[in-house]
Amino acid sequence: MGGRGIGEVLQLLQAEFADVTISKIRFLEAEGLVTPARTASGYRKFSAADLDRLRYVLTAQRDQYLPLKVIKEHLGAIDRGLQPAAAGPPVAPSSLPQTPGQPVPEDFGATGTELRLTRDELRAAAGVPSELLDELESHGLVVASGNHYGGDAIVIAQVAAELAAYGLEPRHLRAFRTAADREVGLIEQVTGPRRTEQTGELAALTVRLHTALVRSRLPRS
Amino acid sequence: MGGRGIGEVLQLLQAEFADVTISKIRFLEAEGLVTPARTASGYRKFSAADLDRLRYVLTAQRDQYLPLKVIKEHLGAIDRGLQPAAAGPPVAPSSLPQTPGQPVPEDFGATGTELRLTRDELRAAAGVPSELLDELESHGLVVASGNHYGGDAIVIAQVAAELAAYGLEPRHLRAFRTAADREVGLIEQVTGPRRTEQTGELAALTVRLHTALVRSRLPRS
DNA sequence: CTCAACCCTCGACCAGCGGTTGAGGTCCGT
DNA sequence: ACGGACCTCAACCGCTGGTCGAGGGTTGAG
Repeated sequence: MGGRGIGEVLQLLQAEFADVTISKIRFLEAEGLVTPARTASGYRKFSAADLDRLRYVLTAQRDQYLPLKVIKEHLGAIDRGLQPAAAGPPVAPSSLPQTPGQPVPEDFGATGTELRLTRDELRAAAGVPSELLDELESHGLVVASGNHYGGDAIVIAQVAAELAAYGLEPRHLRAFRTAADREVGLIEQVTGPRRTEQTGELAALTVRLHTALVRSRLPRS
Repeated sequence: MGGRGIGEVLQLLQAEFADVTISKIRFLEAEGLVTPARTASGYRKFSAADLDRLRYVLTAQRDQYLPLKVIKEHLGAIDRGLQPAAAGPPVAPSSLPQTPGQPVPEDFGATGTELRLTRDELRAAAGVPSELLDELESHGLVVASGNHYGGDAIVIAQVAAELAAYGLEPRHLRAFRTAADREVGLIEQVTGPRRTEQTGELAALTVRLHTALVRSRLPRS
């Protein structure tokens, strides 16, 4: 109930972030990125929320190379109820609503305003040729609902383009679609077909599982 | 069509990037981010493509806080055939940066010293009961090589424990194992069975694809 | 030919970021 | 009352991303 000591926190985080240390956690507090409670005698006590904050910081650092100064601003924005408004890649004059700067890789929370892109906007935002989009659609990797696409389609298209450079074309990626469908199906089995509080949490967990599994099966150096 | 001298380049870029200097441009060359041609007497001559490259670098630095090392990798990726806008007509200076996609979300680089845990260490680190570990092993989600486990097993076990709280038990998770295996199989088809430079890059991409696909298929709020 | 403006290299130096280390001391469970 | 976990504070450190200056060629206008 009372929160965790710094040693325990270290254990928890080290599974996910190899280079975290006690001194780093203390440093992050000194920089104002977390503010754990203290016991009467001065020991830090980390709540679950503090842990989430730490995970946020470590993830942003590792995956987005953001400087602490910027991460701190994002956290501040979150605290104030805003969304981080990550300055994504500069958008061309054909300005769209906003490219989703992916605040946090594993944030599956409901985004208040879901992006709705026309096909042209999607193409421009992802910077991919129209044919690639066609192929992706024909294999069910990108789907339009009505005549617009969600923000995830940008990421999908961009990644597909990068994979194409390795010789992996959309048709090779069908299995990913299947796997994702099954995964979502499993989640819906638990939470029901409507989006609930749990949906995002579960998705974050299963994606984390997936990532760890892939990593664990990769050939070792 | 001789290209521009460094002073001229400076003028052009300073309109857009306040803090660019001659020495910075030279520094970027020294770091291998641009490779301008040289005149017989050694003067640098920047082509339009070199200018685009510089703009790309400066934009990525300013707007996405990317370290030069990462920017260099992105440029390398573009050079290796991914050039939706890179080789196209240099439109607006800011149109370039959107192509390479977001930074790699997960680090799949080879870790110098791979963790080797005994079963007890794993259990302790993940904080899960032994039975869960048994089940995970029997379904192939966690595998020992020899008599030790890798660091990813910690994450796998922890996530499995959290999922169990939602009623998802190891046997429900077999599909994840299969999906991960297939994913790694695909990667190895490209890179061969040994770990190479590309292995990690590719894994990061496929995991990113997977994540985006799941997200895109989750029920909307 | 000469002069100013421009450009070159190379090595030394530097500031800030993101921590690490260690000394010296307190707190807590057994 | 002991060992291990925790505390603070100041000094130190390695890396990144440059800057600066000395010493010296190149170019082009006059």
